Amino acid sequence: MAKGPKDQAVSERLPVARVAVDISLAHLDRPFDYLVPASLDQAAAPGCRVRVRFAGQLVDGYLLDRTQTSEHQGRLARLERVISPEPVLTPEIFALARSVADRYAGTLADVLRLAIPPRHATAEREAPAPPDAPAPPDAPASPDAVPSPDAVPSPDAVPSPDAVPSPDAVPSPDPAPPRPGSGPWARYPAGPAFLAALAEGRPVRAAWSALPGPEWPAEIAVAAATTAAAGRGVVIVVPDARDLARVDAALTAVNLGRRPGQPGHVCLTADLGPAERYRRWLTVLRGVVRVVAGTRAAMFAPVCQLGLVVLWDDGDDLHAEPRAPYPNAREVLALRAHQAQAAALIGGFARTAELTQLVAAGWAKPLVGRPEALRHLAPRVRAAPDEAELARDAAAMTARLPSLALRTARTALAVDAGPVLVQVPRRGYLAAIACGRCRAQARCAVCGGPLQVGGSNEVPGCHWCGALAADWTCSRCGSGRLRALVTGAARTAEELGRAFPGVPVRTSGGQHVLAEVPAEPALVIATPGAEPVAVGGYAAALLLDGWALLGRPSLRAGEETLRRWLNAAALVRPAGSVVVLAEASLPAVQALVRWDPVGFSERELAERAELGFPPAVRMAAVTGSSAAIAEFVGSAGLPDRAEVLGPVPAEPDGAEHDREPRERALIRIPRTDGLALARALHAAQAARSARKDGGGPKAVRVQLDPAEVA
DNA sequence: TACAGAGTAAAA
DNA sequence: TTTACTCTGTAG
Repeated sequence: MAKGPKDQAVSERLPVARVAVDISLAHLDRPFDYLVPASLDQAAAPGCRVRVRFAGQLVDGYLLDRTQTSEHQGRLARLERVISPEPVLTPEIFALARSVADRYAGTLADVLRLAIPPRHATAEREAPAPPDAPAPPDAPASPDAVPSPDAVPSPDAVPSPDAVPSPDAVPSPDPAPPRPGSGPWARYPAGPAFLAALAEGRPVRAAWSALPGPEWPAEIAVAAATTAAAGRGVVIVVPDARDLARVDAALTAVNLGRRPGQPGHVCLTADLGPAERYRRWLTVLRGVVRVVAGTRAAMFAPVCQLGLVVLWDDGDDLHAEPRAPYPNAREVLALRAHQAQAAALIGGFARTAELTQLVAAGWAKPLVGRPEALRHLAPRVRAAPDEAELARDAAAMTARLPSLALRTARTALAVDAGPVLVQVPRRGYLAAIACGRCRAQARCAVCGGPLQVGGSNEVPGCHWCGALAADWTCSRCGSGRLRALVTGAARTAEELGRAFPGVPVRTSGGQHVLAEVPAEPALVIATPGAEPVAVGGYAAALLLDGWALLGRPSLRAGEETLRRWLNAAALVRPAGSVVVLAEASLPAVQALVRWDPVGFSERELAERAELGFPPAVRMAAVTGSSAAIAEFVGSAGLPDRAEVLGPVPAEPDGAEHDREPRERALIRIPRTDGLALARALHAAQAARSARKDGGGPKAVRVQLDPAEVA
């Protein structure tokens, strides 16, 4: 009898392996049992990557658990091989990924693809071992970093960081572990108490309204250092690489009780390349490093004994994952903090309605600056209402840039001798065009989409369907003349430069983003999110994009506009000047003038509650062909309190315009029934995928908490 | 009407 | 890749 893997002996000890296969079909989103061949007994540890035969195919999967017996009635197949004994799926991350999948009506496989980077064999071989192996006597051991094959933790068990008695949790051996004082946190009434809670390992959760200025990375670093000094791990998530560089520098500056030759923290970004990315990720998994800072994907970093999660600027749309099941970093980190009993520090200069919702629900407490500190630090903001209209007009911009704005810039450059930040609309908004006579927005004759100029084309084209509008005439007044509705950044730079001859003009945005500008007088033209930091702060800022932002037909237009304004204004030095070109009576303008993001957000949330909009309610979007939506929604068995809105034609987003017309239905439900809704939608997906009408024209996309809802 | 062999769908 | 089930053509 030849012994192929087929009939080789099965492991005597815990012969059954529960495996999550890496297939993102809803009806296969559950564990499957396999037999462990005796030869793989050692390697087949919970959390490791395996390869199994599934429906004839060899597929990748994760070994969740080892058990004595199986519930499965039929015959069990065997593990084909263990790809690596590295236990990459920890119980904590498994539980988190499962919750995220459930929350977003997605599959575990999809979430794990976001959470666990692809393996890189060389990196795995070379990465440093956990600190307890070569045992420098003073190395803090991390008993939970590498589960021994004997300990078979149930993946369902909620990991409790304190369950593991850590023998050396007492002293950090270094003579002077950084004993951070309150430092910048002294500027917040609740700051010292917040740090004290971190030091004691209590799961405090703060909705943070950062004081304007450049201190926020240092504040994050102090919170991280305090947590690390208490022997717990930290996850810090920021929107982009520039913010990460700032946090990285601040973490380096606080020197997180590191031992010689070992970093106290590690940065995780998407652009590291597979090897480096996996190498750094492994140092986290193995407990070598306990403080992680990174962009979105770092929210899943397998930090040991998590004590604190930090999310900076939670309203930034970069925190929304564009891949299924479209989780948002705020929701994931909140969930994670909750499950791990870790503290949370979420916020920024602005305040999102979602975070205000978390405060209203009692989940988080506000952490705001002292009023006198705010008064001292906030810039003086003035609105230039009657001149807003002028900003629409490129010609007027040249000739008569609003006098208040010009005067402010002139004073800042000449008297204060500092740089002036000019925030202009992003490229996306730049190119909308209007009738040259009556100013009606120019629309496509074919599909009604907005026309735009730009790219290589001199001829305007449709933003939706791409049709060129060479012989356009205005449908309202019949004029054939077009004009730019918005002035682009380059154009603004040129024109402002002319208004201030001799003053250097720097631009930041698109491909060329500046991180920092020197303290000398200069005009710094930037699009929202690309504003450089100025050494010593800007002397003034001109916010020219207000009407373009506020005019968007979006539920979040006001909140998003205020967020971008605050982020720009926070870069201005204390008592510097800000001029915003917008109607002074608008709530967003008021909130900027008074630097009151919390009040604005509370009103915003109240309004949305009244209108039945998120986050006061939970929404799901179902997108697909008309027939597919009808079938899907009809058969989904939605919870009683679910309310279906639409479907209405979905705006074609770029590449999808040549397919069957797609529609979108929204499903609204009270927040308390959110999980039930997700469950029903997931079940409906399962029914569909089991019938195999998955990918084709009958496909529907389910998205919970869609970003744009109106 | 019964049954072999091909074809097809599942999914441990 | 394997298995179990369905379909279909042909013999009885």
